[in-house]
Amino acid sequence: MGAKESTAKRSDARRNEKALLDAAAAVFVTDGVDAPVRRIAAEAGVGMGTIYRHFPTRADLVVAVYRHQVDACAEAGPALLASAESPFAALRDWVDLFVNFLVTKHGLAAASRNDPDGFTALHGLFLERLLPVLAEILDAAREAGEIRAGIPPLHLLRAIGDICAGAETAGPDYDARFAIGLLLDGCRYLG
Amino acid sequence: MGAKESTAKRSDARRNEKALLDAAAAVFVTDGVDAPVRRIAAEAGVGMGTIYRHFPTRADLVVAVYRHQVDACAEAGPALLASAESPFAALRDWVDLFVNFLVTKHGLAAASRNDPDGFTALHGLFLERLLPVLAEILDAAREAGEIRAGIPPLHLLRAIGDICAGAETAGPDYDARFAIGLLLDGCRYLG
DNA sequence: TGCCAAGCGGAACACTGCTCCGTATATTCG
DNA sequence: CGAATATACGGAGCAGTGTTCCGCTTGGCA
Repeated sequence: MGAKESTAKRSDARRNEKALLDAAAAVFVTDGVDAPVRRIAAEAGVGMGTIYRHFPTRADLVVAVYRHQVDACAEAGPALLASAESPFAALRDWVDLFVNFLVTKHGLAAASRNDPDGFTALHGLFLERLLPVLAEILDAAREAGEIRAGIPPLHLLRAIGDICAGAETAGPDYDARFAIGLLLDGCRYLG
Repeated sequence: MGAKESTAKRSDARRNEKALLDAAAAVFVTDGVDAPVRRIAAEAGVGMGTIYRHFPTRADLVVAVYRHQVDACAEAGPALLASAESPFAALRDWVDLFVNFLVTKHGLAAASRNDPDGFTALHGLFLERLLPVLAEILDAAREAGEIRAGIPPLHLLRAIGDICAGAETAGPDYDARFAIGLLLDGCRYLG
């Protein structure tokens, strides 16, 4: 799958897709990922039809825009595990990376909850790319005896995402990282 | 403040307000707190103008509908603290109460982040009524040496709310209570 | 009974997401 | 090189939101 001869797209189609990605990235920065579709289309200089043809759902567009950043986060996992002092330190570092990614993209985390499509596409991306990485780090930390057993990676990942999503509309005296630190400490609690 | 002689509302106004509250409560159960305004107005048998006159923002309506339940949760705090085996057990029970409240009202937690108004009114209600209660329980647990010092009640309350909000759109194999349990265990971690 | 302010209803506006189809054009084939 | 055709484009149009505004109704009172 993914050959290049079967999908010979027209040149203008390729160009528009690129324009759309650039425009979306720019608009997302200023208006958040919930920016009106018309605005993105206008920014890219294309019509409504074009945006929906290339990205049937908003989540598809969001995924396309941020995919390489998510990939980078995923790939940083094993590296962190190798370089950090301990698996738990790697866990902390990696979570920090993830949190930084989430909070710098306005509404990214929240978008995966509001849109029913976001569940499929955006959340699917997180699950597919990030979940195995987190699972690996958690396993290492558990084997090292730094955290207790029986912590499902899915639950930790979701909780982190949810807290970041909520933090976006919180006041300045609220720091999502504190609650997330609490979550990680909870993994260390042995009862 | 809150006298009865200065606000001599007309009888139909009082009747409509009650109808609106009943209708909203019913619609919230089936359609969630994000139900269209028109639907609530129709259910109550009133016009659009009426609903906005009585409840300028959706959050005002939500607050009015759930206020007594929030009050009940707040009042349960001291009782739990007195009856539970230990302050931390009371904390667990009380959080359970709060979580049950949140997850049974579809979209209640999430509503506080989508609406800018929700921040003011609904979140304000939580902060005003629930935060002192949580603070009291946390203090007791800290004094009993069950949790560590320096845990801001606001952060814990928000994190719990955020996790519940996110859980509403999660699959069946995700349990918000697990992550919240992790959070509470994090409070117990002494380093 | 008659007055009038408080209250009501819903049309109207502005803004969304999304679809649909006539038009334009990149590509290919003779 | 020019025509044929599938591919892609644009934006008008539809449906569904929240919110406002103002002419009409009605409860309460003298």
